[in-house]
Amino acid sequence: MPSRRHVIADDLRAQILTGRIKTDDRLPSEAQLASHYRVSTPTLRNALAALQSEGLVEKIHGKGNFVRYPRQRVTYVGGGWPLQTKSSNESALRISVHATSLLAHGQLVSLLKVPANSPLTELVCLNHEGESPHSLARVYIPGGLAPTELPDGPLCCVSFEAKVAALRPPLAEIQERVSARPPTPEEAAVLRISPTLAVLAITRVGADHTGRVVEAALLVLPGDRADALFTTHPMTGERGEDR
Amino acid sequence: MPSRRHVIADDLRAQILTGRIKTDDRLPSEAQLASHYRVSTPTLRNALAALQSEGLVEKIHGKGNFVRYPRQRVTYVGGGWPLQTKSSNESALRISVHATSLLAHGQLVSLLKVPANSPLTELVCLNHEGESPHSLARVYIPGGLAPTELPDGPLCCVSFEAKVAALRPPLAEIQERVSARPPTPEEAAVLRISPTLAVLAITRVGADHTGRVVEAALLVLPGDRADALFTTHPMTGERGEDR
DNA sequence: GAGTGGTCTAGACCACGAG
DNA sequence: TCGTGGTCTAGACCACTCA
Repeated sequence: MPSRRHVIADDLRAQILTGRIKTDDRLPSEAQLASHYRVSTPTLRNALAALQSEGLVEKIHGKGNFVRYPRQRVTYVGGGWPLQTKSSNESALRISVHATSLLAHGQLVSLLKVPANSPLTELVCLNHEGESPHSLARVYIPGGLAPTELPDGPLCCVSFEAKVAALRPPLAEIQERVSARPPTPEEAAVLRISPTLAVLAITRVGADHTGRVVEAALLVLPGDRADALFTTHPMTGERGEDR
Repeated sequence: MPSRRHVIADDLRAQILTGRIKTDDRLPSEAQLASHYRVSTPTLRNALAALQSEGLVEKIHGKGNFVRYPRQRVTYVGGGWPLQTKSSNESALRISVHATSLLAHGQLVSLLKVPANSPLTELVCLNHEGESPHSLARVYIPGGLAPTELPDGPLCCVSFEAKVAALRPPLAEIQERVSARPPTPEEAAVLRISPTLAVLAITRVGADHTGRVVEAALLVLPGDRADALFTTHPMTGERGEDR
C-alpha cells in the first residue's frame, strides 16, 4: 500500500532525475509543496527526508530545499594514497590540513599497536572540490614530530601525499576496513550532509616490511556520492579459499 | 541545543549499550514511553528512528520495539569468495540459493561486458546465521547452464563455494566497488532491516587470466553489523602512486 | 478483540537567513 | 521584519499480531 509520502517522494524524485528540476534549484517552500500535494507539513517533510537520505536534496535552514543532482562522484582507490574523483578534475581539488600532537588512547592504541599514551601525530584533512567537501581524513602517525616537519593549511593533493610519505617508512602492507554508518554530528556538519545520509567509513592501517604499523587513517566519505574501489589478483589455484 | 528526541534517544541508547535493557528484550510500548518521557508519540517515534538507523532497535509492527544489541558481526573479506563472520560460528551458517536464467540487460551488460540479451545465469543467495539474515548476493555468470549444473535450495557455505567455482574459469583479477546507500524496499524486507538503515553494497567483478569477465556479483550487507576487509601489498617504491 | 506500531492531520511556537 | 525550515503537540484512524 503506497503511503502518501512515498507517492510524493517518488514524484519529486522523478522530477529531479529527469531534470525537470535542475541542480541547485530551490524547491518551492514546504508550505507550498504541502498545499500543492494537499498534505500536512509533517507528511511533506517525511517525503523530503527520503530524498535527503538519498542525497538528492539538501535542506538549508532558513533558505529552502535545494536539488543536489547530479552529484560530483568521489572514488577512493584502495591500496594507495590518492583520493580520486571520477571527473579527474584535479585542478579544483584542495585539502585543508591541520596537524596536532596527542597521546595514544582508546581505539588508536589497538589500531597502531602502540602503548597507551605514546606520542602520536594527528593530521586532520578536509578534502574539497570547489565548494563541496569531499572527504574527511584523520591520519595518525606514531612518534612525536617537530612542528616544522608537519604540513599545515591549504595544500594541493600531490604535495600533501609527498609530505606524508616523507614522514614515515614505505608501506609494505595496507589493510582497509570499510563500513557504512550514520555520520557523527561533527562529520555531518563538516561534510555538509544530512545526519540521515550514511557515510562510507574506511579504516586504513599501513605497516612497513617488518609488520610494524607506521600509519593509520580514518576516512569518512559521504555515502551519496562516494565509493571505494579495490583490485586484487588472487593466485590461480587458491582462488579465494585461502582464508 | 539538544532537542527532546535527542535526549530520549541518548537515554535509551545508554540503557541499551550498558546492558540495562538486554538483547531481544521488548521495549515498553510507544505510548508508555511517550508518557514516561512526557512527549507526544511522534516525538518519541523520532527518537526511536535514530536508534533504528543505528541498528540498535528493530521495530516489528503489531509486536513492539526490540533491542538488537550486541549484533553478530559480519565481515566480508575482499579478494575471495567467502563471507566470514567474526565469531567463526560456521556451523550456524546457511545459504538459500535460487538459480534462474535470464538475458543480459541494463547494468549487467556493462558489468559483464557481454552483448545485450545474451544468456546469463543468476544465482540469488540469502545468507542466514541462525534466525537473522546476514547478506544478500546476486551472482551472474555468462552463458546458459543446464538446470542440473545449478545449485539450488539450502546449502552449507563451503559446498556452495565449490559449486560456483566449478561453473566458471578460475579468477585472475577481482575488482570490488563498495558503496553505502539506503536499501531498496525488497532488500530491507529480505534482510529484515529498517529502510532507514544503510547497507554496504559491494559490486564484484571477476575476470579470468585473459581479462574476460566470467562472474559478477551484487552483494548487499546490513550496515549496522557488516564491514568489508581488504588487504593489499603495494610494491615498495611505487607505494600507491601507481594510479 | 485487545494491544501494538503506521500514518496522518492542523495547527503551534522556535530558530535561522537575508534584506 | 519576513519567509524559511525545525520541533512539537494531541489527537485521529488504519493495519498488523496474537490470544
